[in-house]
Amino acid sequence: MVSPVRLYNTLSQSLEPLEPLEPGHVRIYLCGLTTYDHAHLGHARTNSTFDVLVRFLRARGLRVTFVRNVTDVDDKILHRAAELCEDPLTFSARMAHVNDGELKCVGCLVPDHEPRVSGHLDDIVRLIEALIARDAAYVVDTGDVYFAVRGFAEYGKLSHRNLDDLRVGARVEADDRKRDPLDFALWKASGDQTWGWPSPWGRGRPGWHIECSAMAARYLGEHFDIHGGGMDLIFPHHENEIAQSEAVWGAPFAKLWMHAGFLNVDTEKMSKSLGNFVTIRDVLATNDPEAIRYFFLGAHYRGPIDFDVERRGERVVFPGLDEAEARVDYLYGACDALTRIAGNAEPEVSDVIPGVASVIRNAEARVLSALAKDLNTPVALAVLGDLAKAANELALQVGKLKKDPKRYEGAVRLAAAGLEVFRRCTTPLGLMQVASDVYVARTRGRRLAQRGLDAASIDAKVEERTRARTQKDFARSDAIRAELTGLGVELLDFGGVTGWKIPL
RNA sequence: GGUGCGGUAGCCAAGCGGUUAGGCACCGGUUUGCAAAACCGGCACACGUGGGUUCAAAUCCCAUCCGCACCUCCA
Repeated sequence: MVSPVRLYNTLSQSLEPLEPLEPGHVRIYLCGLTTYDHAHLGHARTNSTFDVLVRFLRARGLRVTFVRNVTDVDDKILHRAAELCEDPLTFSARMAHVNDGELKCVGCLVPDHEPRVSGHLDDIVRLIEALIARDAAYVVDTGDVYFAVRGFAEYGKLSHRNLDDLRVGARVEADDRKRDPLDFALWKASGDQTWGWPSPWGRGRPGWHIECSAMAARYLGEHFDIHGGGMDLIFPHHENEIAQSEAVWGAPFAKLWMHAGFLNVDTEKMSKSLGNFVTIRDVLATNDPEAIRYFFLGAHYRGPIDFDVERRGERVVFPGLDEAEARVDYLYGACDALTRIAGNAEPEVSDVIPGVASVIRNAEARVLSALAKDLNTPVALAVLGDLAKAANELALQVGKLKKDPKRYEGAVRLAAAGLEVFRRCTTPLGLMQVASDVYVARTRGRRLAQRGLDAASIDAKVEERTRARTQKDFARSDAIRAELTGLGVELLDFGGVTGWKIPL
């Protein structure tokens, strides 16, 4: 029997069993990016977290509707577009496309819906009208519309603060148009000259928070299962979403609120304002996208992750990513070993090598049960490590079984079964989604380029060494290896064949 | 001032009341012409500090120190 899925709910500050409102169908809304710049690793972490959630739930056999919005209307976009002398919507559409590619690159599935603010002005305006009609919001003479925070008794229930606490340390600017300093804009008047849309209150743009309520309701309904984002969205963004949504629809908005922890650099949060952010794109010059994902999954999603940046002379290296990438190398290597053994054999968990068979038999259940415990990805990765070790063990033993055809056949089928289990274990994690030769080719290409090496000249050296070895000229052979080692190339002698790789 | 998150062996990181996950590094071994890779074994009987509860605490309670974040836009 499978264990229930338990997830941490920011609202209740405790683990809760996932009980979809519609049995068998989980509806998830994730706050996506504001499209004015490249996605940084913090975005990658949050998105990877929710990607694992979606993949995992699907692997459990649940139907998932996953919505991730695109904030394509925002002041930052307006300013950036102005700098670039580009139309703001054209600019944000372009950046949305870039960001999509960046997230896809780190293994995130394309959401079922990616609604944009610019395509949902009607929904937004209608929602604001409904809020005004209920006296939950008010229009000021400049044409702005504010949500009246005091009218929503439960304001603060997500971030666990109350209005008075907020006021004491609040750095909110005095604004006499607002009834309460914490009231937030639903609609911002933009004047005739600047970017905006017509509305009953004049030309303007929606405030940041209202879009999510409108778009979540459009694609998931006014009440749905899981709403997520980074921890920095708890207040005020998600708090405000709850206020405006529940004020108008009168029922709980999202049932479960999940928040991913920060990615820190030198223990400080990676953020645009601190200027310490590293984009996904930056990292791709030195590391494989799978390394990024593996790196994130190595820690629980709610805790902080420290991202190290080290300068070695001219080069910038990311030690955490290097370590992760070495592990990904190891996993692909183990898979590759299985592939070579398995051929087209029918998968079967044969007990020819009991220790190996037992790891293969239990791996998937172990991964799924780890993920069921509030997405315990570190434990899931440990299972992957066990699986890889078992695969290598199998590769080591299989040769010895050759003289016993029946047992050899069993080992071959076990390898095929191992491959299948590998796939079942890595799919919910979004890891190892390409064939190992694809991975090896792309990492090798990148590492060669990084070191200014080319494969042909390495192959030539290797051939020369092989000739020396056949003539038992070990002094020459070792000299060549030392030379290559100095360049960062590692030689691997398998019987008479010599391969090479460039380790991290 | 308020509200959260975190402090686990050299490093990263699970565990959150009772059989010490895992990884990196390091040290032996198998293997190899020598290496590498792979495998086997050793690795640390660690849990910020001080009290308390309990037969039993890294895990619960109280106090306290340190780091970070949020309360303005931020994933």
